[in-house]
Amino acid sequence: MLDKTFDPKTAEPRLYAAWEASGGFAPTDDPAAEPFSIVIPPPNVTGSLHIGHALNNTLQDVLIRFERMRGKAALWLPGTDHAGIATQMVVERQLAEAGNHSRRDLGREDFVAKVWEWKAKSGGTIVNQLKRLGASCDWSRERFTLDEGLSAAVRKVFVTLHKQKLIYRDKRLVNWDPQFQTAISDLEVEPREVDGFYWHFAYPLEDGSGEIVVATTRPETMLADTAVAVHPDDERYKALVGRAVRLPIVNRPIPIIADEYPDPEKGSGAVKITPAHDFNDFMVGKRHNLPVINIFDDFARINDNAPVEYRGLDRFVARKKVVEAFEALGLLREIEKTRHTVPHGDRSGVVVEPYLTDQWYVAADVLAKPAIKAIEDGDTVFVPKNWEKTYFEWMRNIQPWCVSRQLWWGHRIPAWYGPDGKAFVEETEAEAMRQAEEHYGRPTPLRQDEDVLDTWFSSGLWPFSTLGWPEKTDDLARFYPTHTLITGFDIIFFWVARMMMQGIHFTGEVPFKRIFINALVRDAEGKKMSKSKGNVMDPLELVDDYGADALRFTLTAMSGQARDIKLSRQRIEGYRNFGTKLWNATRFCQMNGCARAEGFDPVDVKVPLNRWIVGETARTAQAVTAALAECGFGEATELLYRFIWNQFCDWYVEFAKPLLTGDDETAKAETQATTAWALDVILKLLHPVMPFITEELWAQTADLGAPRAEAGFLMTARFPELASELIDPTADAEIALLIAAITEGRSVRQELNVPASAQPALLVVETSADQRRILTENAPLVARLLRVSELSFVDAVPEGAIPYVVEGATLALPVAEFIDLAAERARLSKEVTSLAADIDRTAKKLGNADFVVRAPEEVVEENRERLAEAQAAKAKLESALARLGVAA
RNA sequence: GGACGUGUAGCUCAGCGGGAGAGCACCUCGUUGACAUCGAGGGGGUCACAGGUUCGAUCCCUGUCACGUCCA
Repeated sequence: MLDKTFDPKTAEPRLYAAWEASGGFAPTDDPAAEPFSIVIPPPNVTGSLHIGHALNNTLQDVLIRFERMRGKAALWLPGTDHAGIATQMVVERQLAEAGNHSRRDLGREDFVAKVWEWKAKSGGTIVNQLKRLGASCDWSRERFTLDEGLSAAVRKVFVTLHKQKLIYRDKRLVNWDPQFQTAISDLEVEPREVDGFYWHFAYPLEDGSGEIVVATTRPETMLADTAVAVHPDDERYKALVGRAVRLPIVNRPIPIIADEYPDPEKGSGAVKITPAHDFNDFMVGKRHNLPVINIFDDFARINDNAPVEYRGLDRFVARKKVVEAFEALGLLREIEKTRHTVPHGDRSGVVVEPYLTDQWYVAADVLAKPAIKAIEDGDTVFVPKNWEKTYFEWMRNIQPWCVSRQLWWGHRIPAWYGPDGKAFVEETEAEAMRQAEEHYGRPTPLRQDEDVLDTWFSSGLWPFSTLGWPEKTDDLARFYPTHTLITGFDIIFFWVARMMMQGIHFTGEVPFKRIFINALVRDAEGKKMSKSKGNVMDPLELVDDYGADALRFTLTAMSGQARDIKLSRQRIEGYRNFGTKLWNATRFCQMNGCARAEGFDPVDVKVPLNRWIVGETARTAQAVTAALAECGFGEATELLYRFIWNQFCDWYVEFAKPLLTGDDETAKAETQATTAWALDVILKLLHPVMPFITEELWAQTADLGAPRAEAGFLMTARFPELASELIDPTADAEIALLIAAITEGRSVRQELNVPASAQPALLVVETSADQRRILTENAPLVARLLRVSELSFVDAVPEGAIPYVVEGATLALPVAEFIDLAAERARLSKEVTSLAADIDRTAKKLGNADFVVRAPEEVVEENRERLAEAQAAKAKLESALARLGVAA
């Protein structure tokens, strides 16, 4: 006998361990099985599971379990990302806390060793957390982006792209993070709106004949100004173009130039030009051949290109000093408050500087072209489709991708430099040495590039590097291209786009056929969860409180596309209750001898009730299968919830009770067998979403009756495929009538406050022959659920009985003694009014010649029926009302 | 400024051309051995607004307003 409730705390770890030990997470090696593969979006090795991961991984697991049960060779390949900056940050912080050396003191080799040490100790956190969710990843294939195999793939890709001239070294402005002293890509820059000032500075004309006022939010950069620009059409300044101002403090003459860039409407219309420290100014500088003067060092402190008194100052200290100097010189014209966007590093949170450095770039525009075409041609589809617009937008305007980082943790760039700075880009140092010897005519010592690659460079190879590429492995042949990628929209650019570009370029095939973009999880107020807001919901805590299945069901149900998910505990609790409901239904079946029958075939079932549930089960199985195949996660959970709770538990089990306890042994046996069959189907259908509780019930019911055709875990059982022939419209109609008769009768009872203990008869007054038969055959059932003593067939509604109309049939409850006549009159009047309104509308519609002519025949017919039915019901209730009037 | 999305019951959301649905919350009733993590019943909505297309619009089109996100 089952316990009263499911205990996730003890069952989940036990079941997961059993699954894992069974080897069932690995794809079947049946060569006939169609491959279905998913690669996990590798979480940062530093990560711990947040609710976004929980959603993303739940959906992947639902899908992979579903396809596995459908008999496919289902591979969910897990792994983690070395996460360059994030990981380096964690270990550096630990070093600082331990109070010893900085990474520079430690030296590169020792520091990297420390990071590996950290990874060995703490890197597995998130993996274990995924297991608590029930993630059925094939852990035997787990990968890490810094694995030797993946590193080889990275080197191969870098070298190949270099030889194809798609990777090159260039000196240009990059986004420089002064905290980490590294370049970062455009995507890693986060614009933040902040309060600031426009300082209006007067620059005196060189000949002393006047001044020109420029406004800036960054006074310190004036130390690197090399021009003042005005718009060529700006009448105010036409005469000044070509002349010069003397840059205060620096005391350097700089030209006044005309360029389209300044907006005459803004400020004074004149702008200072600092090519080394502003992206726009850099372009202006290029157009006018202006000198580029860099005044910062790697820490964004003022360097020796500035006047002595500024050297070594932090940029913000220098800013203050510059403003003070202008004030002292009498050249500060105005300070204007403003709100403006300032670029910040997404990891460091500090203000990022445009900074002139040598970096490695990928010619992303070239790689983007086939990646755009693949989506245009439908080789890969976005679900929901709208996201392709975001993708196109980005891809069609793609900029060169800066891939070098001045970090130590990551894939070291496979470039070696000779004494003259010539670069040898090869997969191994030995090969580089060989090339160098050939080039220089003698063995020459080389120095490897100090930098590492952007983390996304290696994650961009993930779908094929994890399968063994560049080796021609069996896995690669079998599982590439992968089938579905499930990820958040926030990394479409970072990751999805790059996998598309690199995947197509190196394998000639798209990396996945379908990209499902899942929603973003927010708190109950719709706010983005963040630690600083204190509104984070820890998925592990939720698993502790409600069990993994409840959380999974909630996330799956709310995964609605193109929408944010607002998660609340109440909702999770509701789905926990749903699990309990199923648990108890199973318990009921167990108590009532519902055991699998040898050779049971649902098509042979005779009792209408059983035929009905068989049909509903088939309908549900088909609909759930269709939904999951299309990533319709919300739809699938909705179908399951309704079917299991509202059909199976609320009606089927209730209807089955009299049969299960009755004397008709044939009907009883059939009902027991049907129930057991339906329950097995239910467990299978629900398993992808709620794997634990279903697996537990599967095990607990294993010994009930005939052994199952499939031994072993539910996880690897076959997903139901039920034919439409199992649906019997006649049985459906019968049950529908019974349900309506009961529901309406209950409504009458409650509205009129008939005591629950009262057991009147149910009078069947006017019915079709069929309805009469159905009601007769199911009299005990109706009696039980409507709490009436019996069904009796009469010719007219007797005095004091309360009639109600169901599908054209008139039924009545003789409950006059219990009820308040006024309440009954009110009930009937309300009913009549609503029917009258309905009749009015329908009649009007049918009176419209255009409608009758142009609307489809079945819609017109439906309205005719509706009208007739409503008119009949209204007439019956009106006569009841009339009688009531007399009685009163 | 551009792109995308969203405005449906008190709350969270389904539905997306033929009389608006669910869960939660609320009110009433209920200890009939599966389940009170439950059962039964009920109240509650000019489907943001304004036009248009259509026999018919919550659903399609246009515009407006509000909110959100991303990109400049």
